[in-house]
Amino acid sequence: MFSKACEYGIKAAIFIAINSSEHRRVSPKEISEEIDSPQAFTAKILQDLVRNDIVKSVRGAHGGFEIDKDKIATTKLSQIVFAIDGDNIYKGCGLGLHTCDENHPCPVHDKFKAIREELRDMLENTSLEQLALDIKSGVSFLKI
Amino acid sequence: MFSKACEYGIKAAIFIAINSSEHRRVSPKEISEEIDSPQAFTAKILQDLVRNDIVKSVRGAHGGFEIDKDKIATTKLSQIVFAIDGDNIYKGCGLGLHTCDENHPCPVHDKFKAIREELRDMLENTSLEQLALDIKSGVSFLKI
DNA sequence: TATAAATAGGATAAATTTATCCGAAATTAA
DNA sequence: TTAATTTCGGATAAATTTATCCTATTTATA
Ligand code: FES
Ligand code: FES
Repeated sequence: MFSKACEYGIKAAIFIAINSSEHRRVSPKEISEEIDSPQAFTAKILQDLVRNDIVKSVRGAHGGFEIDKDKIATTKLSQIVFAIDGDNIYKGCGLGLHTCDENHPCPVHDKFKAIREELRDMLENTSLEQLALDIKSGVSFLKI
Repeated sequence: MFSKACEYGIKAAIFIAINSSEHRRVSPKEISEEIDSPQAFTAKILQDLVRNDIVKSVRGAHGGFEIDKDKIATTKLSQIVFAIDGDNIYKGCGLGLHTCDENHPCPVHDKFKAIREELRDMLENTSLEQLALDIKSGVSFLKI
């Protein structure tokens, strides 16, 4: 469904959000350990998220990654997925036709579109904050 | 969402179904032209479908691929997807945890699971026959 | 200002997916 | 039995995704 890069990106963002809410910056090393992902690859993905203004990085001693309090509340999963995987998952044809078009639909268009839109709704209505809260309270987990 | 192999496999199966319903066997060449896919790669995928007893192949002169009439009606999209992409799309964790487990859920488990199950329902309740009919009547298309 | 700590970024490698090529095996028909 | 046609299967290549490594750059602080 999502690429590995996207899975790591989502989990990393959640982990950063948790720590930022407690005023702690975190490093790629700590992040990759806590979300069980390859460190250098995760660092690349973090740079993507920085360029897309989803997380903030602070270079130099005592630096690390963080997310502003208000951004934790307003950032939606959809923004992370879009930054890393693009919009094919929201817009693309399920059977790979060049464009998904009502007027030239593939055989699964109607049924596929319905599911695709639910996925989009879900991603657009799920904030980092919600997800971070569940981790904090021990209801959900970032690895294993 | 689906792999290229799976997209080709689904479209190929639909095209074979259409032709079998008119008692015509088709070759990988004809199939790949009609669904706009690479021929040799499509041939490999057809072999997968043959091994999974989804399509039937007839070797030698006047051979080709076909699907029995009753199978056109009973074969569901889910069987094709499973044969080619496996069951990760139905069972796997959206964030890549080793197993999707109610008792050890990832942050998106509840929301993701709901969509995943709708996708599964859709695939399990969509037959080749339905899809082939829409192509025949010009309502949907296999390429471009 | 020097040093240490940290992210940024380029180059490269490994793994997987996608795609091509060619000969072997099977089947039909002349 | 031979020739023509067609799927089968192995080897290989190209493209993409995933992953690693090393150095440059930035920043805090002693
Ligand atoms: S045309 Fe294929 S999903 Fe819309
Ligand atoms: S644990 Fe992640 S989807 Fe179920």
